[in-house]
This record gives sequence, structure tokens and C-alpha cells, in this order.
Amino acid sequence: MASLQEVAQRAKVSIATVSRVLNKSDKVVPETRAIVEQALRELGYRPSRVARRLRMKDGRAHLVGLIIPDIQNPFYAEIARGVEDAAYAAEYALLLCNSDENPEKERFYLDVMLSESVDGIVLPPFDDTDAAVIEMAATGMPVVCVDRSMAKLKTDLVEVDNHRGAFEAVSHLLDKGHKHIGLIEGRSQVSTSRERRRGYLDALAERGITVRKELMRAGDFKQESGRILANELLALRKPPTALFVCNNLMTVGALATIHQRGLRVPQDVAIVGFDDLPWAEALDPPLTVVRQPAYEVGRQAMELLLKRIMDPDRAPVTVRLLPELVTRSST
Amino acid sequence: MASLQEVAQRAKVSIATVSRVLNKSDKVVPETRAIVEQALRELGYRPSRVARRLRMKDGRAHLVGLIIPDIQNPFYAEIARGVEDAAYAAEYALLLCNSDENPEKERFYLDVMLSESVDGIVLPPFDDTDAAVIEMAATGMPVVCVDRSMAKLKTDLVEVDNHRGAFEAVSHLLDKGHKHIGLIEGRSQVSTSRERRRGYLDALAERGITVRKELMRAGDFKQESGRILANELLALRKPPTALFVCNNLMTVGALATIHQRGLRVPQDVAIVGFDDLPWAEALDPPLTVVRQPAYEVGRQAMELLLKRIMDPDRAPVTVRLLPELVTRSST
DNA sequence: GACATGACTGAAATCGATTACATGGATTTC
DNA sequence: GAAATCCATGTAATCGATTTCAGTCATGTC
Repeated sequence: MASLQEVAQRAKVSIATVSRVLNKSDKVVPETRAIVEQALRELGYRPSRVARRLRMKDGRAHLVGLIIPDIQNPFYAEIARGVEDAAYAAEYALLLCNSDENPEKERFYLDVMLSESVDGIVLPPFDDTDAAVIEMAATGMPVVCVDRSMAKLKTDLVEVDNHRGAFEAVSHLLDKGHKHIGLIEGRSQVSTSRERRRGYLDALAERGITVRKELMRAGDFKQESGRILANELLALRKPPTALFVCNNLMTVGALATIHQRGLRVPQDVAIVGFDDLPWAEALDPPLTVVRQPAYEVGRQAMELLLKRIMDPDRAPVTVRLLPELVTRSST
Repeated sequence: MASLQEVAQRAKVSIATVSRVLNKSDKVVPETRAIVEQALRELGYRPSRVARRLRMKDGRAHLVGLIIPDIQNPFYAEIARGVEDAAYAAEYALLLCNSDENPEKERFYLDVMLSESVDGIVLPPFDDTDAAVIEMAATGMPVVCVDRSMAKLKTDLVEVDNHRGAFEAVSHLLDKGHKHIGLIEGRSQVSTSRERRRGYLDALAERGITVRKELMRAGDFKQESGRILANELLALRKPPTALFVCNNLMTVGALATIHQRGLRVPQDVAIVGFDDLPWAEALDPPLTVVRQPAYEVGRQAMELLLKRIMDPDRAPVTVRLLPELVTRSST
């Protein structure tokens, strides 16, 4: 509430001096400093980040934006925690937004962030060619992509080796003797989807298994589509004996279908999901999954962002983290 | 990037006129308006929310804060979605922070929000007497409490009837014939904990069941404490045959203990949790829980906040929503 | 003792918007 | 036809900070 003006009046100095005391910069004679600090305390002064941000150009707002599809998805919640913890450690605040995989919402929030003069933005782009993100980067705003990469845009990026994760998951199913493995993947415009599909195909190819096209279905990353697609797959005349589902929500959906059809896991159908869940252990059955180090993805993304804010001209970096197959009882 | 100044220059008018065009206020002659709009478009002008916020006093920042203990807790994630959706609908952006049930973090973020001149704040207070929240409200900042209430502070509040939820949960266990029901509750400085405990005690009293003090344990809402306390309870010489666990994370923890001890649910021990989980259905076994309308809590809190921003002098309102016992297979 | 040096501090510009007030030309009114 | 009125627009103050530049006073140097 109290402004620099008021503090200056009370301390009988100019606002410049108060500002200097606050920024611990320059030399203010100890007596003056004491008087000012006294006034500061008495008035319970708090600087206005808004005024400060208006004056200072670029990179000192101590505010960054994070746009994720859905905070209710544990994978993104974990990323968000990683970003937030790293931000908090550096005393940055976080503007968090849910895009719902909806380009319009994404655009709205990107506008807000530009308009709020955030120091930088972390986000998984909507798809390969996300125009809004390209424009944003073109303004010079620091952008760090997480999880998903973009074809035409060179930014800092923290991603997971999706091909490897998928390859291991499918190989694991093959090891268990499965020959008909259903794939439930996400939107194909998203880099992770393509990499996981590639991993699936490569694992089959390595063992010389013929691909059955009808076993591959594309969903939209949401629970409902997992439910529906699993149902389609299991209703085939020659249904798969195992399912590889490419994200957490769709896996939960697929599991619902399996239960509903009264199938036993893994005897009747085995299932491997992508993304771990905090309660995967407590599920029926405990789920075998490809675990992504989501917290770490978020944390490192924020650190990259901080580095870029400090030095906007550094060359973009790609950090590629390793997923891990966590074997439980669903396979 | 482009400022009013630049637009004004290009359109050969004053910044006041550009501002008028933007705010659709006053009368600007159509020709002038057209010229300005042209310039606006050509320069891809975006207003600075920062400058705007600095100039305008109170309630027009179109920015609100939300502080929750942990976004990775599905209950709070659901509240957050409710708040966010309502905020987005009103074109408000959201500053989201995790306090980790840590008063220092809470204070840091409250400072940020004051300093960012947000229009208002939604939060579940740390406890009954949360000093930081009291100070915040004292500055005149609109505050809406969710989930938890505060003893000494009269604010808008959206809560759930915790007593009733607990009462129904425990009555349900009693209906099933249980006489020794363990209680795992949260921090007792939090209003919800006390209300749920009261519900537990009242339900027992109604059936004339003697309370066994050693069956009541207080945790900290986190998974680990659920695990530990359940273990303590089940290790008693005369262990409970049913558990009532007062939040979602502790329930998952308790379930882990139960599985680890090789107990069957509900034959060896029944369990009812507070808070539903999106995958409660898929758990082993599907969990009986008291479902809180968390999304609705968040949504209504945001609407109350909007009303208060519009009219700071209206009398504080308390909205009390009803929980619902969802019976699945763990009881 | 005059002048250069340096250490503090203050005055004022600045960031990008909103808005009260001033201005000036056209129109109305008597 | 002069005064009053009105309308569109411009000028300038303002929000609360940071920062440049200038000013003041004491000290050091010869």
C-alpha cells in the first residue's frame, strides 16, 4: 500500500534514495540508510512489482508463465511442480494456465503473458507447427518447450526419449510372448505420439512381427478416448492379447473397458501404459508403465528458462531425459 | 511490443484517441476510428496489462491469485480447475501457487500477489488463525476462502459439510457391523479436520459405541502419514476392523499399508476415504469415499470473488455444499 | 587559498497505459 | 452576427518504481 513516495516523505529523503536503499546498490551513508529502513518498516512498505516491471525492460519481472493442457492430468501436475519449485527457489512467481489442448485458449493465455511482460514461458506446444508459439518466440520472448518438440522452431527443449520408452514397453510385451499388440496413441500432430508409434513399430519389426494396421488406433490423450478405443480393439474378431497405451489418462480409460468386459489382467489381456501415476501401485492390477521423469522435466525446463533469461543469445539446448520401464503386475 | 505511442504516431493522432478507440468508450468519429484501427492492426498492437494495472486502482487488473497446498493433490487440482474455468470465462488470468502447507511459502506468495496488485485471492487458509491471511484481508484485498474456514475472519467462504460427510461415512461402516473404527485425521488446527472428527464421534455416539482413543490418529494430510498411521492402527493388539481416513492422499497411503500387510479389503479391514479420486474406480478395490464437489467449490469461489471485486462492500457469504457418500467395494 | 576530486543525494525522465481538463472549430441560439 | 453550446481531439497529470544526470558539500592537493 505504502509507496516509495510516502516512505521518502517520512524519511525526509528523495524517492531515489529510498530506491537505492531497497536495491542495496550504490552507497547510501549508514545514517541515511538507517532512517530509511526505519520508515520502510514503520509503513510496512512493499514494492509494487507492477511499477517495477513497467520500468524495467526484459528479464527482471521475476514472473514466468506455464501453459499446460490440463493440471488435472498427473503428468502435467508433476511437471508443474518441477517448474514451480525451481521458480520458487529463484524467487520467481508463476502464471499457470490450462489450455485444454485448445489452440484458442492457448492463444488467449499467450496474449496474457505477453501483455503481462513475463520474463519467459514454459509450455508443451499444441502440436508440431503451433503458430501461436512461433509468433511468441518471434517477439523475442524466451520460450522453453517441454515434453513435445516443434518441427520448425528452435527453442530450448526438455523432452523424454519417447522412442526408447515405447520400444522398451513393446519389447517387454513381446518378451512375454504377445504377438498381437494393440496400440492406442495420441494425436499424430504431436511429436511424442509419432515417436512412440515409431518405437512400437520398430520393436515389432525387430522381432519380425507383422504389423496389423487395425490394431493401431489414435485418440486424443483423454480418458474417454482410451475407453472407446480399447473397446474397439477388444471387439475385433481377432483381438490383441496386449495393449500399449500412450498416455496415462487413456490407460485408465482402457482399464475401465477391460474391467467392464470382465477380462483378467494380464491373463486375458496385458497392458502397459505411458506415464506413471502416483497410485499406479494401488491400481487393480498394479500397472506396468513407462515412467517419465516429469518432475525433472519441469525443473530442468525452468532452469533452462532462467539461463535464457540471463543470456538471451545463448544457443538453444535440448535436454533429453530417459524414461524407465516400471514392471508391475499388468504384464 | 508496439505501444500506444507508436500506434498514435502511425495514425497521426494522440494517444488519448487511440486509448478511446481501444476502450470503445466515448465517441470517436468513424473515420478517425478506422484509421486508428488500421494502425492497430498493422502494428499488431497488444495493450500492456502492466501499465494498465499501474494506472487503474483496484479491481480491474483481470488477474486473481489462487494459493493451494499442492497441485498434485487431485482434490486441489479439481478446485483449481473450477477456479480457472470460471476465471477464464470472465477473462481473468490466474496466478497459481503451491504453499505445501508451509506458512512461509504462503506468505511469500501472498506478498507477491499484493505486490502484483491482483484483484483478489482464493485460498484454503493454512489453519484457523492464519495470520498472513488476516493481514491480507486487512489491506482490503478481496479474499475468498475455500475448503477451510477461519475462526476470526469473516470472508466469503465456500466449504463442504464435513460433519455430515464424516457422519455418513462412519454410519455406513457401522451399518456394516463394524464396532472398532479407526480414524486417521488431519492437522487439528484445520477446520475440516475438526468437523470430520466431530462427525466421526457423533456417529459413534448415536449408536452408543464407546470411543477408543487409541483408534484416533492425527496425520498431516500427506500420503506418508496415512501409511504410517494405518500401520500403527493395524498393529494394535485389538486392531480396528475398519478405517475412516480423512483425506485422499492419506487414504492411498493407508491402502498401501493394508496391501503390504496382506490384508483383504473389505473382509479383513474395510476402508472409507474422504475425497474422491478420478481413478477410485480402478483401484484395488474400488474405493468407497465421501465425494466432495471440488470443481464446484472452486467455481463458486471464483464467482463469489468476482462479485466481491465488483462490490467490495457486500456482506460476506458462506456457501456450503453437500458431500456425497459413494459406495464401492472397499466397505 | 583555489581548484580538482569524490561521495551522497536530489530532480527529473521514463516505462505504457487512463482520464480530467483544455482547445478549437462548427453549429446553434437569440 | 456575437455568444453559447457541443463535439472531437489533444495536452498533460498520474500510477510507482528505476536510473541518469546534475548539484552540493567536504576533502585532498599544490
